[in-house]
Amino acid sequence: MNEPAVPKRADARRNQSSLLDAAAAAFVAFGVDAPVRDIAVRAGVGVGTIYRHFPTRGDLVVAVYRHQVQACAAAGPTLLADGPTPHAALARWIDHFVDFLVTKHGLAEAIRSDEAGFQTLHAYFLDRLVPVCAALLDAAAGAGEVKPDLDALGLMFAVGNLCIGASDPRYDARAMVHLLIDGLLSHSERF
Amino acid sequence: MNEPAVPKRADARRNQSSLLDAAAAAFVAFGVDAPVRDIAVRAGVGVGTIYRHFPTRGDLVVAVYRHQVQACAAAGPTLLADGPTPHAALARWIDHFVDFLVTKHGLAEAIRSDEAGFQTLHAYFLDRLVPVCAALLDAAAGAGEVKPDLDALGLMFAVGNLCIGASDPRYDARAMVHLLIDGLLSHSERF
DNA sequence: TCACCATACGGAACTGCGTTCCGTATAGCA
DNA sequence: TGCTATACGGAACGCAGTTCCGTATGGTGA
Repeated sequence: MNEPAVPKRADARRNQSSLLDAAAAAFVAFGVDAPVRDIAVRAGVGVGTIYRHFPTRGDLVVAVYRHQVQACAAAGPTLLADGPTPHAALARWIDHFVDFLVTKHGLAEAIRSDEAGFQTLHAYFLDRLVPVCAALLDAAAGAGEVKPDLDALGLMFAVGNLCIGASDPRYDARAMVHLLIDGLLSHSERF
Repeated sequence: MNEPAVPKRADARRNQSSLLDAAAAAFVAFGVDAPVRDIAVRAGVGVGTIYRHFPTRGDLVVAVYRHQVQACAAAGPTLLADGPTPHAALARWIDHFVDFLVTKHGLAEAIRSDEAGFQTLHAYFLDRLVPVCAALLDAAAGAGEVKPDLDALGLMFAVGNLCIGASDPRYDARAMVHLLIDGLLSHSERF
């Protein structure tokens, strides 16, 4: 965002970069719960260095996935403009989000965790994605496609929750999210 | 289930009972993640005694909630017999299940946790409740009310997931479960 | 009533993790 | 080249789950 008044030392910048790479690799291998020491070893730094650059686990996870979250947020308006209907756009956008979550082992769990270390992560996802979801939901409600008074925050929570445990072969998170999205349709409320 | 050939010693029986009471109280106060030492102190026993009676956390949680899970399982056939339609019975039964989960702080999280200590708990819930859910789902599908080929196991996973984080006032787990149940209705698939 | 021992107990000790702290190293600059 | 703000490494700490073993005792047969 904003350049620091005093630029960081070269070794600090190098280490931050190594840490992001190492963390990304560790997250793929062990999920976002990868032990801090493992990440430090992969990056060739001490654990203290991780905490200096990323005060909480959440900060590290946010840094690793920042680009993908931003891309997901950006996809919302695009889909709304291109989609045949707002509800279809919403469904596709949710699909994007679900794909993102289920391919990052443990991320869905981490987002919903109330452990102190993950609060930054939780807040970041909400800040970036809830407004996008709200816009899609508003458009769909305006078109009369979905029930009125649906809450974007709650829907994001719900979708995130449904992605928990997606690595279990007995559980099809995408299918369950589709059922939920079907449940948003306004005609369902007749029953 | 089956009486042990050699009956347990009186102090062992007393301690087991104290532990169940203490665990129940601790679960109410701190959720099912209540520290083992806290439970031991409440029960006036050493931690070793907990592990002798309940080899894993899951065993302890199952023991505490066994009656309520059985009651929930028993409610399925009753609701099906009494309900106006199978789908209505299913919805009510799911409501029972959701009420159970959201009033037990941390239980929904624990069920889905893949930590070793909770596998017994996970398996117990599945063994008891999936068949009940499957019966309700079959009845509803047979009546043409819901989409065919819905998976009871997946649905139970999904409902359990949706109950995670229910203590957050911004999140209405019951409402989200209702949306999901609406999404089961067969007419939704026209869209 | 007593002595024996299988059963059960208590809690110290061990493990593994996140997190903090501080003595040491060094990049950048004068 | 020397100085110092900045950054580093990893030992140490706190906490929770789990294991282990020396000690205590309930139940039983003499």
